[in-house]
Amino acid sequence: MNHQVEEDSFYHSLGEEASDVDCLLVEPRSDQVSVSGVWCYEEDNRAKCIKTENAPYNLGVPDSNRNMEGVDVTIRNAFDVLPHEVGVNNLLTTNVSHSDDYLLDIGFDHGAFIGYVSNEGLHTRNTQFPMKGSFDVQNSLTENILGIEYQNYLLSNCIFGTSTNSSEPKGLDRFEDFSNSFVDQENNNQDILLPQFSQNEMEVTPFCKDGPTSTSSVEDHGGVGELTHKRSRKPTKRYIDESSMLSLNNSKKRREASCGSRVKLSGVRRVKSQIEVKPKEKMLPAAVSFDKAIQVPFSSHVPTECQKSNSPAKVSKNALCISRKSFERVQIEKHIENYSSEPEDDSETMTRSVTGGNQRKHHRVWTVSEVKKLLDGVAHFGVGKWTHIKKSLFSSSAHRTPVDLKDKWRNLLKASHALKGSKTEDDQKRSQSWRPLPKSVLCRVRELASIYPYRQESSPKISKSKFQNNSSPGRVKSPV
DNA sequence: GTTAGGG
DNA sequence: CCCTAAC
Repeated sequence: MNHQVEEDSFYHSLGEEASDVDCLLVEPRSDQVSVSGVWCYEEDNRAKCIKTENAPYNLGVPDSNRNMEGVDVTIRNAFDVLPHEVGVNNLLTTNVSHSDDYLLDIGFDHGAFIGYVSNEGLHTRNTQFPMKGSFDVQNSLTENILGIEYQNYLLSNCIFGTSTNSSEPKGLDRFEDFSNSFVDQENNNQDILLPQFSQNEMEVTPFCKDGPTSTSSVEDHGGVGELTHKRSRKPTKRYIDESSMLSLNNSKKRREASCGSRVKLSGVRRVKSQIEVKPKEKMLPAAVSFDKAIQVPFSSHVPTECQKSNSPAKVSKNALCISRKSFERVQIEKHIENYSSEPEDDSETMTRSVTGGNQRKHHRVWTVSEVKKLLDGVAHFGVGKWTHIKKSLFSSSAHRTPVDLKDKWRNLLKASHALKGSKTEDDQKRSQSWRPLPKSVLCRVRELASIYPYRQESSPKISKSKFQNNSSPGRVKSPV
């Protein structure tokens, strides 16, 4: 078959399939993987390699736009380079997979760049090249086409950085696909110079025009010395920065998505570790992050299979169940309290309290005795000394943390203010209905709040004498 | 580690 | 009760 005919059809197909070369310079996107490819000319065809060395410059350009030399003037001007080194390394173009961190989405469809030839038949598709050995591409066409930055980008991150040992399993499937696509065309297109891949050895061997057999090896190739020269180049600072920014943006988006999907229900919570941004760590897939970021209901009231369900609908359903059962538990606890004025905190009043893992802590209704203890602690140590109060008065209550004490004190303040604000007895009655606290307790709260500074700078020993020593009030939380 | 404050 | 910033 005439080589020139093949070349023309090749160009023609590219003109149909390939996109504008400007797309090569767009910013990468994370959701696609772009590829490029390597085509090697056999040494016997070195002359033809030189003859067609300008092929990549005609990508996406109709034949009419090419000049006598077959070089597209437009593209050449665009890159302002000359393909002087084409063919030296038998490297026509590159087509290599990228890691996710360095995705180069050039906005192509399948068979982008040089990768697709219809009819007569090259099909490179979006294929990863699990290459054995590295290519010396310093003089390759890549530099001429895309410039130093893009070359560094490709070199350092994907193409030739793939070492001999790194046989990524991820690329095997595509490799097989790729290889088959070539084999299919092998018999019909022996004039076309194709790379041959040995899947077992993960190596790229040139496809010989005259003897296109799978037995051709790298050693048969004249330019093997150049081809097998390894290159390892570190990513440029620019791409490190860009990739880090990309990761941060992705993580930020994931976090926002997670927060957006977060179901704000009392019975569910999100997993803290999944929310924290850890740029240095390998980011989890978005799906995993999404699943773990959803608040899951605490388990004691929920069947096990329901706990593992992460869909928002199921969470809501569980939350309803939780609310109802929490209400029941509250009723039980109130019932117990009627018989025991001091339901000791350590003995679990709920039979179904299982706290562990990432489950939300059980809601424990504050009993009047607990409130009184808290008030005593506040009177003794002062407001804000929650750890002291906890250690001295709530040491036996494992479920009352200093934060709980603080929160309860805050709620008591609100309750006292509400009681103070409600003038009529009807209001007080209504407030009492949902604030089952004795009025005396609330009055004491108000009193303490007006007396003790909220944050004592000095030693809490100062307020050892209750209700009097307010000589150094410091910052007093005004009771309003 | 503790606390305050928003949720 | 959780979460987080501030201390």
